[in-house]
Amino acid sequence: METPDTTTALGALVSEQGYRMTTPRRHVLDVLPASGAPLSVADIHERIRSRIRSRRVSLASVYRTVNLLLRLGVVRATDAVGGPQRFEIGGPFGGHHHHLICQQCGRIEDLDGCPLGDAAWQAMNRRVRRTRKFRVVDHDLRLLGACHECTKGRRARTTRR
Amino acid sequence: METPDTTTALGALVSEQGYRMTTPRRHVLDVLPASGAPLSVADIHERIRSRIRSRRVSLASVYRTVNLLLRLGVVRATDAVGGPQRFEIGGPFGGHHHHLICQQCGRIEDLDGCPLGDAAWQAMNRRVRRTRKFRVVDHDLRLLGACHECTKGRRARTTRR
DNA sequence: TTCAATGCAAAAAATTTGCATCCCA
DNA sequence: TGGGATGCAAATTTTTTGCATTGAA
Repeated sequence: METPDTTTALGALVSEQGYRMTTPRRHVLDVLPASGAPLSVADIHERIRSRIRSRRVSLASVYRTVNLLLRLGVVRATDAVGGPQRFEIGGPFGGHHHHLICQQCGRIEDLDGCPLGDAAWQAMNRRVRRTRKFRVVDHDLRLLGACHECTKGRRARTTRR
Repeated sequence: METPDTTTALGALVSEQGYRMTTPRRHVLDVLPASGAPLSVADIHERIRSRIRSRRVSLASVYRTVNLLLRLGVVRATDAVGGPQRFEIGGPFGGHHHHLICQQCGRIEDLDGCPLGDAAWQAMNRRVRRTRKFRVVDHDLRLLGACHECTKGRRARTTRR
């Protein structure tokens, strides 16, 4: 959850893998852990621009950085439910969490922790490995429903269409 | 799971909502329930073409049909992990299932049933509703890991990059 | 017969890539 | 200093839309 620490650790990881720590990469690693929800590449780019005066960071570099981080297993793509793909810090650096997705307005929020208990998780893992010849490494739970604003109040859709 | 029945029921639903049952719509409702994994619009279009001699179904119509079915709650988008968006029959018509996603090759397979027990599900639902002012309607679980072919054998990535 | 729905082509949105230049290690 | 990384612009890929025509009710 601590943003500065996470950023530092990720930066170290990128360096250790033999990649250079450049301006665009530093900013992506700065912006991504700070958000409480998955971000699109355009979101990341916008946030970087708003906190920089000096040099210009191109959209292409954000794409390239996100793809690099995907390859390194630092970032993962979460479901794009219309609109552009969204990304978040994943794996050991992400902090285990899941998503609340409002079916009305498309808003995505993080839900810390995991409603799937450890025992259930292990049992399921074993069962799947046995019956499907598939080794489960990680899981990702989406809770679909209606957010507070949409339940009463009526709220405009923020994504797509 | 029964494909013909599902297709018929969905066709009826589309008609009842006041929409016309046309050639492109019939074919999308025919192809989608028959697949054991979510399909991209291009996938659907390709499968339609391969089973038709007579008239031509345009890609645009497949997009329009999928969007209609999304609005009707018949279809839902899942698991765009790079590459185009993928769709499947959802809600009461889909049959409750989740997905196995191979992190090596990108393959997506259906996993019938739900490893999250009913009791756990209800408890989680209550907890989320209380602590987050969010009403959970549905859930979607992705199991990420390594498929059989990738574990041993080494297999090329089928999606993206 | 009527107007929703289609096919086609063009437009828009999202993402990737070629290449000359720049700058981190 | 050398080669990986960048910015820019052009190219691809994915999705949407305008419009004349078609066809389901």
